[in-house]
Amino acid sequence: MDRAIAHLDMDAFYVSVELLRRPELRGLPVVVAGSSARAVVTTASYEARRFGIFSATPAERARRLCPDAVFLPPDFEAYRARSREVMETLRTHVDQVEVVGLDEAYLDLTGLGWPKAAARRIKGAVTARTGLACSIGIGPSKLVAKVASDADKPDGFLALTRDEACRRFAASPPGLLPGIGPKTAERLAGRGIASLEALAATPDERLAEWFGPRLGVHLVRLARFEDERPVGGSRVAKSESRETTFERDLRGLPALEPVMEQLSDELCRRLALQERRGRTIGIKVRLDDFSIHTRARSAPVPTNDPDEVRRVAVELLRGLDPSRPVRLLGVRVAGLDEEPPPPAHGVDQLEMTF
DNA sequence: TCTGGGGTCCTAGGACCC
DNA sequence: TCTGGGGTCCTAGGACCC
Repeated sequence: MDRAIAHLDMDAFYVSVELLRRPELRGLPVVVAGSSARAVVTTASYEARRFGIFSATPAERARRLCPDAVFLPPDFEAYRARSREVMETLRTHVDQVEVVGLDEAYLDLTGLGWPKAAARRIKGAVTARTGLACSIGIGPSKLVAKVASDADKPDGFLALTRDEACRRFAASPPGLLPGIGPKTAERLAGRGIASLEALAATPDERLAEWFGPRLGVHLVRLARFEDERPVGGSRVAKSESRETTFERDLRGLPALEPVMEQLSDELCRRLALQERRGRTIGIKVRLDDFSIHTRARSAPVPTNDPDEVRRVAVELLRGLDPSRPVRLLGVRVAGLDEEPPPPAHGVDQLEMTF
């Protein structure tokens, strides 16, 4: 039996949360972005998008594109609070909810009898509870559901079979699909593959030749909207990190080391709050040419001790000793030990062991 | 004035073990 | 001397997602 999967995506989520408390801004170009020189836009209202402002547009560029736009600083506490309301609402309607970030979730509606009617009810319930609009896509897989929700927003509702998805997006560029980013899209274009139709029709062997056996086969399956991934439950983070981009590039270890120590302290504070520890301590350095360099070291015993993390992070940084100006510094603790939060459901626990 | 921050997964090569 | 074959763990880089 075919599955019935829904993907719910909140419309312009951060901006929409801001508009709840600033209703007078409704209908105006509104942008949520940090204020630093190198900040980027996190969310733009649909009015602002008409000026060419989207997520990840540099904030300075956004100001030039639309000087009259209202710029608001991000308030993640508020977004997290609203997100919790959204996800609670979903869970009152559906057992199997996979949360993806603050503003997205997959729902497994298989076996509900009338999945579309259920999805309609859920959409209404989310808006009634939060005052926020969302878009829902429905399909036999996460892939179809996701693409459908993207295709019909804002305030969208679109159900597609796999065949319908293939036909509807036949002429769309491969980059439409989640999992095909700019690099892969460019490589495909270089081979003359500019549409999903063309990609779906490319023999497996050819793609395996170009992209390797795994990625090659994966790409064709995506283009045919074939996807068996289950709707997962709640996920526990495997690593945690803290990073910062400087207003102006920094040069030399004496300037960098204190920053690394502070980032380590902040990271350890967060880990300690969750009672989590990790075995692998890593650093990340982005240079002025945008190249990224990482170093990592694993220890036998997991830690979240600030002295230990600072010591290792600074040692790794000294080993790197970047000669070019540094744009970003980051520290990471990975290989986190098991379960911080109180045990959720028995089912989740069982899944974790696989 | 280009290009944030927090994550995940994959690959490839080397070390090491049996 | 001309040299296996797995399996696992680790590191570094890269692509991608929200």
